[in-house]
Amino acid sequence: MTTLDARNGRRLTARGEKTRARIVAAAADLINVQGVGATTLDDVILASGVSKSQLYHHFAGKDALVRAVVDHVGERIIQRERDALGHVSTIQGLRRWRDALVQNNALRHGAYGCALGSLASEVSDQDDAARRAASQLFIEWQELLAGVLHRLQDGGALPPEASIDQLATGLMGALQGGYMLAQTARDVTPMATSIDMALAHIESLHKHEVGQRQRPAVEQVQ
Amino acid sequence: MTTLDARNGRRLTARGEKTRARIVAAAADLINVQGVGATTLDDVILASGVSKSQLYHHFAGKDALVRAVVDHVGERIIQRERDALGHVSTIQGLRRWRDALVQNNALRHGAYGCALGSLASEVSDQDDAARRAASQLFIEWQELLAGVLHRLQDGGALPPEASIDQLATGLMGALQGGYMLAQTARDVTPMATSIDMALAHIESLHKHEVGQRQRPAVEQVQ
DNA sequence: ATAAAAATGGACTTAATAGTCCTAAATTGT
DNA sequence: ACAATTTAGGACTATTAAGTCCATTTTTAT
Repeated sequence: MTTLDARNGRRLTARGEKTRARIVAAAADLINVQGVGATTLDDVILASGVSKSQLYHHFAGKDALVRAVVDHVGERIIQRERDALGHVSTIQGLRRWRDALVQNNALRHGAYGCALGSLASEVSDQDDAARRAASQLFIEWQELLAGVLHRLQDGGALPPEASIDQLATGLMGALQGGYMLAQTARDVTPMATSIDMALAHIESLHKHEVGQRQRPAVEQVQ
Repeated sequence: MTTLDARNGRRLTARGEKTRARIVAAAADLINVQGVGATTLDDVILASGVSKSQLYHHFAGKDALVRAVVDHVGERIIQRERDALGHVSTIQGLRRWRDALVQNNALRHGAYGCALGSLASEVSDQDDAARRAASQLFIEWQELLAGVLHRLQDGGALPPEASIDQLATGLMGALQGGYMLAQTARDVTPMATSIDMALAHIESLHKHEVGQRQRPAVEQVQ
């Protein structure tokens, strides 16, 4: 049984797909730890236990492999976040989500940062296709956050006039900035603090809304 | 007249220092645009108009040069931010600071991100000395932000119990995360939105403190 | 079962990049 | 002014990494 490879229209057997996946997974791990620039194809070959011609059979070159790694890392994160956020509809749930991310990052003392963020930062000014893919993945991720915020709004925990998309962008920014500061400091604290500020802001929109709305929201000049 | 080179205790004449500075400046520019991994020493030689032996005379190797670039980039940013933030003591002043950063980043459509942030992200898991230097620079930068927040507090724009350091960390996180998202999206919007959320939070601490909850803290930007 | 197609292994080639070395020129302090 | 020292120039080497090629094995579809 063969299945069509989405990427280049070639047919791949189950075995071929498995090999391809093994290459991408190994490359993703190496790149997460070492970065794109410091990861050689020989590293990937060694780590995946695959030969060079196999690698070049599945990928046109290093760039193509890196693009596949972006997709792979993105899929993993989106799946993880869908599981973690898909049914969250309370501030408490959002705080538990934060706790899980912080705790997980604490295990490595902040090292490697966000798998998608670090990769995006390194690749964005080098490879436009990879940059676009990463950008799209951030959008998907942010949509999951926006979903939570919408449910908060529906449950009355956020005022109807709150701009969900902007809050989601702000939360993602705090998350990514926090990851980066934690990576540089080798200490999760700034990540925790950064997310907490975003969550405190989101929470505060509720607290000051309850009961008293004497005046409509005033537009602030940007 | 000779002056002691701080780095390795060797004496450098004025001419030597100029050459060294020229190398670092050229390397910093290239690295900002291309990243560390994609910048070769031949690139640096070409851009600085200096010979290879000069480069190796001043720096032990690529790692040493990168470390010098981290210092250089950091000094530039700290100086810029000291000028921009040193006397800011109002929310309006903080907003003007935000406007300048956003506008400046808009000129390149977000490309290259934060000169220090991108560098730190790429280097942090490879070179511990460079990581520490970058980490220290972020601390200095954050202290400038904390200085502003302290002045806000002294002026009554922030409540006495506000945790200045945490607010400064959150603001820095929002700034860095915003830079990164803007770099990936090639669009400043997420950077503006991210910082605005942090500023809205800081601002909201005041409004709800003085007893007059006239308007909900809704940020209306982008 | 078997021919055609796909997948694999790994040696080989080429290009690039980091780093070395030696000669020449310029600068400095006395 | 001049000897000592520093700075500059650039060819050369070694290494590393990307990418190619082809013979062999495995899988697939009939």
